Amino acid sequence: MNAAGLKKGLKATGRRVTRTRQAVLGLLERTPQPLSATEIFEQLQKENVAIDLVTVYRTVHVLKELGLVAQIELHHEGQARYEIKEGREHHHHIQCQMCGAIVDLLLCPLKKITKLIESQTKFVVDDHTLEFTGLCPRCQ
Amino acid sequence: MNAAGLKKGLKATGRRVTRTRQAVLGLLERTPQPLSATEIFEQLQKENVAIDLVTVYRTVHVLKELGLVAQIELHHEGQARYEIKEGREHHHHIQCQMCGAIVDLLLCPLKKITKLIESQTKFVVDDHTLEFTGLCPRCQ
DNA sequence: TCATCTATTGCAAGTGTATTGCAATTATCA
DNA sequence: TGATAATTGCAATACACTTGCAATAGATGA
Ligand SMILES: [Mn+2]
Ligand SMILES: [Mn+2]
Ligand SMILES: [Zn+2]
Ligand SMILES: [Zn+2]
Repeated sequence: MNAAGLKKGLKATGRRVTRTRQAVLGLLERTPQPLSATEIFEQLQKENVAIDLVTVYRTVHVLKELGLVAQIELHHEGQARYEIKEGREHHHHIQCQMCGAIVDLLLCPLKKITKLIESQTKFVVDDHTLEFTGLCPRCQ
Repeated sequence: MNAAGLKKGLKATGRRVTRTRQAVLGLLERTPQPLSATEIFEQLQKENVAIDLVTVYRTVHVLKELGLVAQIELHHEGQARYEIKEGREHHHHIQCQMCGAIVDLLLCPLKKITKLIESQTKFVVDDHTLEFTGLCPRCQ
């Protein structure tokens, strides 16, 4: 686990290194797909880590602030998901409408387009979301 | 108002042409930016059109099914928005993080990329979301 | 035009995700 | 180890959206 990064980030912001923060970060690190708060809660329960769902929400919030975790909002899911940023490039996702499978897309085609949008709209672009839905090979 | 399209679509699916459906469609047609269910509700109240918020939700659902209205999910807004499809190309949006202003982007750069994603992932892509956030000229 | 049928509506209640208040707990450090 | 303050769990709350059901109102045809 990236315990060093966690500890450093927490210390730097006057926060404490706790079992639950380590447990949530550890779970996200060993899970390849992005997890919702409820899924984090349920998985940790299975692993006999005592944690409240409220604490999961507060923990992912902190991990996001420290830049260790990214929050993902998939099309029509009605819940946020979280995944580790450490060692992974900025990327997007495709989700199967049938089975819900989520696959990473290892490209982001938007860098050039962002410049174009800035010149067209006079906005300063800060962020973007780009998510696809479709049918995975098994569900076609 | 596209009363003809509405009537035709409703008849074709065994539904009825009602005051509220006409009122919601009419409001969306004369509003340039996408509206949330609550905004539709509040605006119609102002115009002395009696309608319940529940009915707004049910109505936008029907208008979506008829293909007359598009549902938009902006980054971190926590609510859906609706806009007329009639006479408008498929497009995306940019929203100002400060004042909430929403501006249409009159391009969709994803047609070629979709092919690439399909060949990379073996998914059949059905849909995508692409939304930007930033600061509008007034809020910079 | 009117009666009948049934889709639609309004109201109340319910869902699901996420947030907040507060007292109890626990990490940190002298 | 004890003092301090951050963190946690629990209960309550917020908010978008949905559902059940009886009342209302379009559509149809006599
Ligand atoms: Mn990912
Ligand atoms: Mn638009
Ligand atoms: Zn990107
Ligand atoms: Zn597009």
